[in-house]
Amino acid sequence: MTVALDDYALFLRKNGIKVTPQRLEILRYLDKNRNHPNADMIYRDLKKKNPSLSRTTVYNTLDTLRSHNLIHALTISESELRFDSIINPHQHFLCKKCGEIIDIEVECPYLKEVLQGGHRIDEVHGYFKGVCKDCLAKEGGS
Amino acid sequence: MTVALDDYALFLRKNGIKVTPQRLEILRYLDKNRNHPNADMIYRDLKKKNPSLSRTTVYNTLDTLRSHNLIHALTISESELRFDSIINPHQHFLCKKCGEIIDIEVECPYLKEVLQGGHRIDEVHGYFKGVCKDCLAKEGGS
DNA sequence: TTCCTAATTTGTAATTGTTTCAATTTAAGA
DNA sequence: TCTTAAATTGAAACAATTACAAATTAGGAA
Repeated sequence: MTVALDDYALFLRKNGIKVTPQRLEILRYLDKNRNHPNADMIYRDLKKKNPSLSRTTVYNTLDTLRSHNLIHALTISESELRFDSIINPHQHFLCKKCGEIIDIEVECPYLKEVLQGGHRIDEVHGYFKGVCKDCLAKEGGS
Repeated sequence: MTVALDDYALFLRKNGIKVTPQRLEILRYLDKNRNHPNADMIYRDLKKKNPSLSRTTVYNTLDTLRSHNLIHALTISESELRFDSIINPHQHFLCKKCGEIIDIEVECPYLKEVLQGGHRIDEVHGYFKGVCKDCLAKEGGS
C-alpha cells in the first residue's frame, strides 16, 4: 500500500474508487494495523468510533480494495480471511499457539518454474505454520 | 500416504487408529481421489454406497487423519478446506476460473531461512493462484 | 465366544464467517 | 442545487464447520 500518511482520499481517487468516510476509515485502519486483521476485527474496532458502521460495508470495502489490488486476502487461517496491506512481496507464518501471523521476508524463486507450466499466475502465497519463537520460549519447546 | 492397495486397515492400525468401515472408506477415497476434495465431496460420494454415513463422521475422520499427520488440509480456497493425501512435498495451484487445484512439483528452499527466525515450522504451503492452462486455452488468454 | 467399555457414529442443532437483498442515504458530476 | 448512480445499512439467508447427546460398535478381557 505504502500510502503517504493522510493521503487516503487521494489514494482512493487515484484508483478510481469513490471516496466515502467508511472507506477512508477502513483504509486507514489497514494502513496502521499491520497485524493482518480479519473483517470482524476491523468492524468491531471501527464501530466504536462510528456506531452506524455496517458489517456489510466492511466486507464490501475489503472486496473493493482487493479488486483494485490494493490489499491482499490471506487464506492462511482455516476459518477466516485475514487482510494484508500490500507493501512488498513477502510470505507469512501462522503460529498455531497464539494465532499471530508474522511477516516472513524471503524471496520466492518458484514463480519462473511454475509459469513454465503454462498457467497464468496472479498470486503467490508462502504460508508457514508452526509455533512462534515467543510461544516456544514461554513453554520451553514442544 | 503411499499405501499399498487394500492395506488400509493395517495402515490405520499401524498408526494407532481404531479401524471402522467409515474410516476405511474415507481413507480409500482420499487415496484414490487425488483431486484435493473437500469434506462435502467426500461425504456426498461415500453416502451413495453407505446412506447412513454422517457428515460429522467425515469431519471427525478427517480430523483424526490430520492429527496423525496422514493427510494435509489445504487452505488455498477462501471458503473451505481441501484435503490432500500426503505423498511427497509439493505445492498447489488454484485456478480461479474452474476451481481446480493442481499439484506443483517444486522444491521449497525457504525452510532454512525461516527456521533461522526461531519459529518452529510444522507445515509449509506454497499456494499459487491464477488461471490454469486449460482455462486460458478455452478463452484465448486474459 | 461372549461381555464390557470406551470410542465411534449419527443426526440435529448451534455457531461462525460471509453473502444476498431491498430500502435508505450519499458522493460528486451536471 | 439537482440528479442519479453508487454506497451504506440491517436483516435475513447461506455454507462450512463444530458441539452435543443418544445409539451403536470395535476390540480387548474374561
